[in-house]
Amino acid sequence: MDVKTVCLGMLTGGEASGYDLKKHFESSFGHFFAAGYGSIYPALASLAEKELVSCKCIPQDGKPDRKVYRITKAGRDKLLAELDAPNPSHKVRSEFLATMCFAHLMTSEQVAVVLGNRIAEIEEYEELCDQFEHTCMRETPNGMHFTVGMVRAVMMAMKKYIEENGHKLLEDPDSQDQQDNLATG
Amino acid sequence: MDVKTVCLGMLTGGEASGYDLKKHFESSFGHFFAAGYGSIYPALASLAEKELVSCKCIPQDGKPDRKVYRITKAGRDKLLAELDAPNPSHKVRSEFLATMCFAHLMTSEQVAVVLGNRIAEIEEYEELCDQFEHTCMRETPNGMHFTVGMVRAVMMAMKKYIEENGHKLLEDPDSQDQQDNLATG
DNA sequence: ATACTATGTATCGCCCTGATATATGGGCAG
DNA sequence: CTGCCCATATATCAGGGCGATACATAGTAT
Repeated sequence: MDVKTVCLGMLTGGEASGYDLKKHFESSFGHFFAAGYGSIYPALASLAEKELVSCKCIPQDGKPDRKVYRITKAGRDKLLAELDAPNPSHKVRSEFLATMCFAHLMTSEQVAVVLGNRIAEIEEYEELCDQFEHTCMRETPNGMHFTVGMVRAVMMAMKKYIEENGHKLLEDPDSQDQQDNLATG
Repeated sequence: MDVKTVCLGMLTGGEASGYDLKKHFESSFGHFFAAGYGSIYPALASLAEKELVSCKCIPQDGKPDRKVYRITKAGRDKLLAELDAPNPSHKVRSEFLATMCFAHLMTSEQVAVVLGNRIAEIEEYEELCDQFEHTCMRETPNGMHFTVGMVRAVMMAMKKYIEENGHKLLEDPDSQDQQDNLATG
């Protein structure tokens, strides 16, 4: 399950160009499976070479050709085979959490800024999820709703945790040890 | 904030070899910032070249030299500069969620297996978090406790969401197939 | 005797990420 | 009306990370 496979999956919803797929990644998949042009175009080229997708070049006045891709029978079979994996991964790469591990090396102000920005970003995501659910309900398969809902639930848990526990990283570092012992004991 | 920086941060807790750091990544950082030998050894080599860490080669009988790294003053300064970033990223790459987006292309059985395995993996993580908190409380800075606690909170939210909403992906697929056939036919 | 696990360092190919290049037209501000 | 950014649209490149593999040894199961 790599960018190639996700592109293949997106193309089951109808033909699209690399540019279209990028917008699709931005509007929904981006929250849990990001991809930029540097991944998408090579992926489509590779899929086309293996004849898992077909490509139609549509000339445009001025602009470069629009290359519209459509999934083939072989592509659909390949996709179904990829979806058969029993234990797909779920990975987090968080500079935020890595940073918080070293909060004791930072000033309280620095930590407060980082926590505040994280909450602000979560609230932005939240709005994006709302937008998505309001605008895309009609044709979207319900797996997508499940997925967006989960992303939202996880975001909310993160926000709540920061609001309830963030202060533990902001106290006077000299007295932290004792307070930590009191709080947890 | 890359693997290099995290290695630097780990070395503020005392000198260590690449092998030691790998174990550290596995026991705690791995849940939100994974790294394998393919990242760690080049990172340490690069840090040593820039004199952000010093390296002591300890010969061993039979085995290859043990290379023990220690952070330098320049390394500590570099780390503090890196920690100053106001908005560190938090990224998810989830083959699991990507797969669930295409649940309508899978059998109910396949979906059930994937959901079950995800819950099992979450429960394993949970135990690892417990272990970590019981064995490493003494010398671990409280930023680490905050971090592990957040990972646990997020995991629990995910588990709860699957338990409450997973059934929506397991209903009779016949009602959805029609849409799919129309879209792809 | 075979195979697995642990210690320990290291590399290689593949993939992904972010930045950048190219080309053009529309809208907006100075 | 000129400069500038934005949207459309494709594509490449350097740098970095990921997983697998290799080398080397020794203890411990099967």
